[in-house]
Amino acid sequence: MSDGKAAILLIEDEAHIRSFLRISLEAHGYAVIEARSGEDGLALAGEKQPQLAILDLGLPDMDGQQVIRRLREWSEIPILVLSVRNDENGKVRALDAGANDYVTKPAGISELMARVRVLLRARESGDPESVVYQRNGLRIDLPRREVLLNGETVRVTRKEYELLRLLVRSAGRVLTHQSVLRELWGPAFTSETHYLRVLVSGLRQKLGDDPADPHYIVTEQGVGYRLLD
Amino acid sequence: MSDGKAAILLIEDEAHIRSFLRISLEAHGYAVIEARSGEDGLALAGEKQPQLAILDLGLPDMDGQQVIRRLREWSEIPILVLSVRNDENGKVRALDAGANDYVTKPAGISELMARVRVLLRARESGDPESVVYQRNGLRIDLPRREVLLNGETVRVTRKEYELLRLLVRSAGRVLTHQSVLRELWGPAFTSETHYLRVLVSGLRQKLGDDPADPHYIVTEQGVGYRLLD
DNA sequence: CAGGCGCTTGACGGTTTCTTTATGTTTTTC
DNA sequence: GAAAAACATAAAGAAACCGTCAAGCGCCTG
Repeated sequence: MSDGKAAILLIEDEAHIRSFLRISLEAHGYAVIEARSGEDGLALAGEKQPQLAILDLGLPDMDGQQVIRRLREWSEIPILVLSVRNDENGKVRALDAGANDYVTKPAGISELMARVRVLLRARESGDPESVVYQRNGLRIDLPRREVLLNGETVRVTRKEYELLRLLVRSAGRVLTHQSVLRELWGPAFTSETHYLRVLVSGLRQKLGDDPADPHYIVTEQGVGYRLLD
Repeated sequence: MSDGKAAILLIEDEAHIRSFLRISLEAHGYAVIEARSGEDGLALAGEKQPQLAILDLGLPDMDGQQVIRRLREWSEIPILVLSVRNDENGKVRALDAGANDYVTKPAGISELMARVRVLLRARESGDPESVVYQRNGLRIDLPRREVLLNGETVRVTRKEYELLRLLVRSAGRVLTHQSVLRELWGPAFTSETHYLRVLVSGLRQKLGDDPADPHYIVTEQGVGYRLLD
C-alpha cells in the first residue's frame, strides 16, 4: 500500500456506535471516513477511495443489500458488514450480494479488528502466491495441488480439494453455503446443504479436525464455513 | 530480462478501459503496446515481441479463444485474459486454448498487477523446469532423450516419451487429463481420457510401477496424473 | 510383402468417489 | 425449557472413474 494509513469508510447511522468505532479504528492506526446514510456512504466511497468499508445493515434510508450492490457495480473494495444478532438471513444475503465478511453487532472490538486486518491483508497481497495455506500442522499448496498434514500427504478427493481451494482463497473470511454449492455443484444445487455437510465431515476426519474445537474449519451456524487464518 | 522495462501487449477494444490499463501499467514501469483488435494484436505480437499479453475476451472482430490459439501456434509468451464476471465457460475455454491466467473484469488493479508480476517472474526466472528427473532407479534425461531404469535403457514409444517429458517438466505438480490430451493429441481430443489410460498403463508396465502403490506416476482421480518428486 | 510396432478402440472388472438416507447431536428460537 | 432448525456422521447404494487385456488397423522396415 502506498501510505501507511489505510482509509476505512464507516457507514453507520447511530451516533454512539459510530464514534465508538471511529475511536477504536483510529487507535489502531486507520484513517476513518464517516457516513451517516447509505447515500452518503456511496458518495464518499467514490470521492475518497477508501481501502475498506464497514457497513451497518440496519440503515434507515436504504437496504443494506442495496448499498452493497450499488457499491459493487463499480468497486471491488472489501466490505465488512455489521449485523444484529439473529439476523442470519440478512448476513447471508449481504454476503451473497458481495460483502466479504460480517461481524455480529454486540461484538468484541478485537474480533472486528481481526476481521479488518484479514480483509486489508487479503487485498494487499492479492498475489496468487498467498495461495499456500499453512497453520498448525496443515499445509495446503494450491500451485502444487497438495495437502500435507505434519509432512504427510493427505489424500483428498476432487470435491474435497475444490472445497479446500475455495476455503484457502478466502482464508479467514466466511464462505456461504450458497457460494460453495454454486461453485462445486452448480447454481441448481444452492439449497442442497447436506451435500456440504457430508463433504466437510469427511474432510475434517482426514484432517483430524473436531467441529466442537476446530483447528482449521469453523462452522458458522446458518451461514457457512470459515478456514481459520 | 535484458532491459528493465518489460513490454506488455494490451489487446482491448474499449478505449476507456484501454487507457486506464495503459496508465496503470506504465505507472508500474512497464512499456505498453496497444492493440484494438485481435488481428492487430497478433500482428503486433509478432513485430514487437512483448514479454506478456493482456487479452480482453470480448473483442468485436475475433473470438478470444481464436486469438489465443493463433498466438500459441508460434509463441509461448504468457497470456493474461480479461473476462467478464460469471463467464466460467469463457475462462475455462480460454485457459484450455493456452491462456496462462485470467482476471475477472471489474477487478482491482492491484490484483491485476500482482498477476502480471507472477507471470513475468515465472518467465524470467526460467522457472527452473527440471530437465533431468531422477528418483529410485528411474532416470529420465530430456536433453539426451533417454530413459533409464536401474541403468538399463527402457524402450519407450514416441507418445510414451512425450508424456514422460510433460510429467518431468512439471514433476511434483499435477498434469490434468486435459492438458496432456491437448499436448499429445491436440485440442480436439481433450475428452478422450481413455487414450491416456492406455498410455499410462503401458508406461507403468515398462517402469515396473504399480498404480496402487506408485513409485513414479500417481493417479489423481478425476483430475490427472502426477510424477512423484 | 510379411512381420513388427505403435496407436486406436472396445470390453470388462475393480475401485474410488459421490449421492442419498438415516440417526443422533448441537444450537437456536420461542 | 421444549420444540424446531441446523449440523455431524455413518453407512449403503449408485455413478463415475480407472487399469488392463486384447483385437484391429495402418505404417514402416527389412
